Amino acid sequence: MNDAFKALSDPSRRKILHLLKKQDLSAGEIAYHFNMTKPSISHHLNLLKQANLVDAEKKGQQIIYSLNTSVFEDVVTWFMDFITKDEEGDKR
Amino acid sequence: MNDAFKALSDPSRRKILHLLKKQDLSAGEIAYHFNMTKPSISHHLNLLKQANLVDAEKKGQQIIYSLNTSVFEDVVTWFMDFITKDEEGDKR
DNA sequence: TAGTTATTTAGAAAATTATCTAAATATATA
DNA sequence: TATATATTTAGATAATTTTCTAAATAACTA
Repeated sequence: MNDAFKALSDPSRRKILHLLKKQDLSAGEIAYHFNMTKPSISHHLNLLKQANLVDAEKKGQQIIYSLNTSVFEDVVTWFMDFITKDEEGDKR
Repeated sequence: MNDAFKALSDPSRRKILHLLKKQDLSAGEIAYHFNMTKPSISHHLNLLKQANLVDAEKKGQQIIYSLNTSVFEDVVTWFMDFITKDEEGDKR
């Protein structure tokens, strides 16, 4: 899960996730939303992919990126652990 | 919230949060759990404090650190946004 | 097949972050 | 007041991350 935290620490990558929440997008369509070169975006997409926060599927000439929410669920569980109060008798 | 994501991206800082979940601790007690100098730990504590993930209170010679869960809640909300399915008629 | 489009890979430069040692500050105590 | 303890600040170095340009790969299209 360290990869996920690392991946989430960058604002551009979080913006990519927000874009993908609305709809699946090709690498080029994602890059269009940023003031950054395509190789830089490609690098960010790669980190998101390695963290299992997005999936990539080749479709003809394009690569379509989509959200993968499974790791999001793991991370939420991690956070809930902090918010949740310990019950009496649940000392560890 | 960017500070929080940045702060959470480091494993040592996440370990500090875990220690503080169990009980409040002084800077020295926290440092004791790491193979790292006290100034380095102090730096990490400072980032956590700036992100409002921990609170610090001076008590005599020591500084006692404790969890501040308010930002955790914000971050969980952020994540829930990705996991939660859009309802029909909730198009945005 | 040659040219065009979409995307990635390679390698370097710039920016940021983590860590260290040494010194400073603040509090407690003999 | 002098000394010891707890922690931070300052400043330097090392490591990591972000971003770029140039080149490579892969898939379409005339």
